[in-house]
Amino acid sequence: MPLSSNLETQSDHAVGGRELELESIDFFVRLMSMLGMPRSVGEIYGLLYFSQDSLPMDQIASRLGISIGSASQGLRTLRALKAVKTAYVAGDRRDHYFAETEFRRLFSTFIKDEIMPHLDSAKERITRMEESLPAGEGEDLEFYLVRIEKLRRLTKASGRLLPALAGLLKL
Amino acid sequence: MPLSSNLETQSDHAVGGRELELESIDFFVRLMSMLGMPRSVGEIYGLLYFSQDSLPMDQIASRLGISIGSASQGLRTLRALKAVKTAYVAGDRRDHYFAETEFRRLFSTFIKDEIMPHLDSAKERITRMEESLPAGEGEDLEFYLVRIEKLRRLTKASGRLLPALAGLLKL
DNA sequence: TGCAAATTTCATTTTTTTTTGAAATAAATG
DNA sequence: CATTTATTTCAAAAAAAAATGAAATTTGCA
Repeated sequence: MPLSSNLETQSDHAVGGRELELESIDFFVRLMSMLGMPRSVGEIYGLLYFSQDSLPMDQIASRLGISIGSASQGLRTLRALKAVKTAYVAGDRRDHYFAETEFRRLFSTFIKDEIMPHLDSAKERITRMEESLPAGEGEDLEFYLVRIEKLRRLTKASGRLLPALAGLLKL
Repeated sequence: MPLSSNLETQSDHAVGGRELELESIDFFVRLMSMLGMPRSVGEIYGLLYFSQDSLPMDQIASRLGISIGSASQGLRTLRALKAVKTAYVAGDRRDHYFAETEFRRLFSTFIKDEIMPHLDSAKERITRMEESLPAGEGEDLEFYLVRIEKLRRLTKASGRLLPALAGLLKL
């Protein structure tokens, strides 16, 4: 049954309110873009979030009107974030995707993968700052030391707060 | 004394380690870009962060090698974030800028101005979702209601956590 | 194994964002 | 108040990010 067209897709199973779906896509496009994710990633997640059955990539692409290239990349991103999972569907060799809806886990992965690495390199950069302090100049030195210390405190605090944040998310 | 050139600028007062300055710019360009701010905004803040004396716009632009248009826009953004302030300098009609270094205040403004409005509109969108629930379909209804409720919890939790976050930042 | 379906990759195109630079505006000085 | 200096604004250019689509690769099936 390779005749899977848009039309068939739409009548496949409970098309649970196209309007709802559009609102969902809108919602997650904005949320994801706040997290610096491209539009397509938000679209895909938004579509899956209110989908009762899991969907194969080609259906995701055609329902959203995006290319399979975008769909592939978007799904890769979402998989990396653990924001989607795959389900096996009998008699279909395609991967079927569904949304992981536990936001707590989702944000925790995001923080670990997208934020913490930056924090680590920030620490290195601060160390380099201290090394490049203008030698001598005793008078001004204090000023620079204080500012550097502030940066160090900022990165320390962020490193502790951000991971804790996901835990606090009692959803 | 209108002869304010690059050269004069650099020898004006303690050029406290060009290297340090570059590291600082690098640091804040990355940090700001994580917050979705353009490069120029990070550059300006990074320059001011380790500057002992406040700087007029044209000097900021020429030191960074950016246009005065960029400098003007970047400073507007930073002013809106309360990340820079202006100081009067005797006998100079130009505004002189310096960095606000209390990150707690800075993030608090950022959250209030850049995040909370999105959260507000998210709430409206959730309400619209409920209104566009596919009527009837009792069986599936439960599914949609649960997902909508999750979104509501997410926005509620974010609305409480994010403002608290800046407060927790004991720097 | 060989084939066809599914997916990934990536050079190119499109779209979006940022920067520039010059004109318009505003502000201060003589 | 005319002029010079400083700043803002905004259309156009440049740069960056994302999407496309077709070729390459992978995968499962006969």
